[in-house]
Amino acid sequence: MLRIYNTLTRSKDEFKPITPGEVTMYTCGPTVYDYFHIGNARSFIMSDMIRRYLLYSGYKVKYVMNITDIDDKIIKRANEEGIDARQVAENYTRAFLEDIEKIKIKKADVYPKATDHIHDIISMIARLIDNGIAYNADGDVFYEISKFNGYGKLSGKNTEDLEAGARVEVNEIKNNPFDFALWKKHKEGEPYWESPWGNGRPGWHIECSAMGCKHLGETFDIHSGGTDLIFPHHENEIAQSEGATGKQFVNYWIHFGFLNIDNEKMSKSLGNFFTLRDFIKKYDAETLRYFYAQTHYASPLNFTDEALSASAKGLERIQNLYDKLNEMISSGDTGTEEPAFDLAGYYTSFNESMDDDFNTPKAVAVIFDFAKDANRIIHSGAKFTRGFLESLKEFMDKTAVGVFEIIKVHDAGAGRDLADDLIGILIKVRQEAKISKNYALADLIRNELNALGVILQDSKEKTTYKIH
RNA sequence: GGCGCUGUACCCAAGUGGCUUAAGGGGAAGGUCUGCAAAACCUUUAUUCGUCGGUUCGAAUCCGACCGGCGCCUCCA
Repeated sequence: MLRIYNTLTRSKDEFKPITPGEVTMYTCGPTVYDYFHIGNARSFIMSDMIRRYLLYSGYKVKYVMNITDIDDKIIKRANEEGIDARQVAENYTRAFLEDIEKIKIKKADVYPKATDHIHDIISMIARLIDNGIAYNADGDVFYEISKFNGYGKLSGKNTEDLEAGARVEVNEIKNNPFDFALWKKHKEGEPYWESPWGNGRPGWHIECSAMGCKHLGETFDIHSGGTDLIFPHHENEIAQSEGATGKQFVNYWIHFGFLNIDNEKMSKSLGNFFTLRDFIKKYDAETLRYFYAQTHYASPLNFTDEALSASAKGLERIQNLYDKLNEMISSGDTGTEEPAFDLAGYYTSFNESMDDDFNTPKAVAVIFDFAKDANRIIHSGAKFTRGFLESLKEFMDKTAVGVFEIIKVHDAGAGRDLADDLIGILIKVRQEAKISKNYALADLIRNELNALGVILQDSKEKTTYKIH
């Protein structure tokens, strides 16, 4: 039984999808005004792992990730660069899609863009006005929070608290300083669309409400995003959607903890701001995914070089086992042994860990326990049946690859190339050297290859290699 | 000021009342294997969970106080 910590109820709730066997899930994607950073990457990756686990569990998942392509920051960026806002959005949307592919995030079923949904946004605003909870103030349309009595239910805030700590600038045209913009009146130099209230553009929060309702229905199962979006963004999404439809908007709200760099908040002014593009020059996608999987999604996470290196090192153990299994299977190095191995137990532990609010650190630990157990058997020298080896590989394919995608799957059918043949010759020469006890030559070959990133590993029968 | 999170070994990090006299990874030390390495495996590395009290037959887990760290309340994943 899957249980999910739900921000809305502040408790771990049993997960019951609206339609049995199917899940509708929406996750806040980027505002495309810049390359995204490793903090954003955490949200995207953890959302991806949650989706993959739901798929692994047998659910049919409809996964929507929005792209906010019209917003103050995009306009600002466009003005800075002296180009069209549309162009800024297009450039960074393309970069975004490239980047998430690099970090092995499964493609969403839909990537709705705000600018493709202006019509839906306008309809929703019109509905809110009809319902008497939004007002047109001379071309700007605001949401009147006092008209929605559920306002604050997600973030646990109430209007009085907000006013007590008010740091929101007072805007004379609003009825209440906390009313927020649904539609912004056109200003010179900004993109605009026609609407019943005059030319303008959507406010920040409305596109998620409109697109979520459009693509997933007026009530859907899961909505995820960074913890900083709880207020005001998600609070406002609820107010808008429920104000318009009168139905519960989302059943389960999932929020991801923040990422710090060396214990400090990542910010451009501190100079500790890393885009994903910077990151993947130094580490690979699997390391990042594994690093994130090692901490529960809701906890704050401190990002340090030391921690990343430790993750890269630890991950090798899992990758080595996977490679070893592949090699044993493809080389036909099999026999008749069928050792006792509690594979079902590992599946159970893995499932139970993930069912407990997606406890990825615990699930990762299960994979390590499995690896230790499997390695112990594999290295015992016996010859195992192909079926047994394949069952071990299958476990890794389903968990480490299918759910986490933290190990690399090399093309099984990849042909040998010239480098492979040359390395093969060197290994043969080295083998001869070892037989004649010319260890100086044997070590020379190994060291030289090592310097090229080719790691030789001797075993009793043969020498294998991997290219780093 | 309001709301919320958090403090577990040298580092990262699960565990939130008895299954745990605290998982897993990194690091360190010793060992097996090896010509030597590498890989892999074995052993060791927190009688203790920020501090002090309390509740309980029993607490890292619940309660209180105190000392730290952090987030949101303003654009932010």
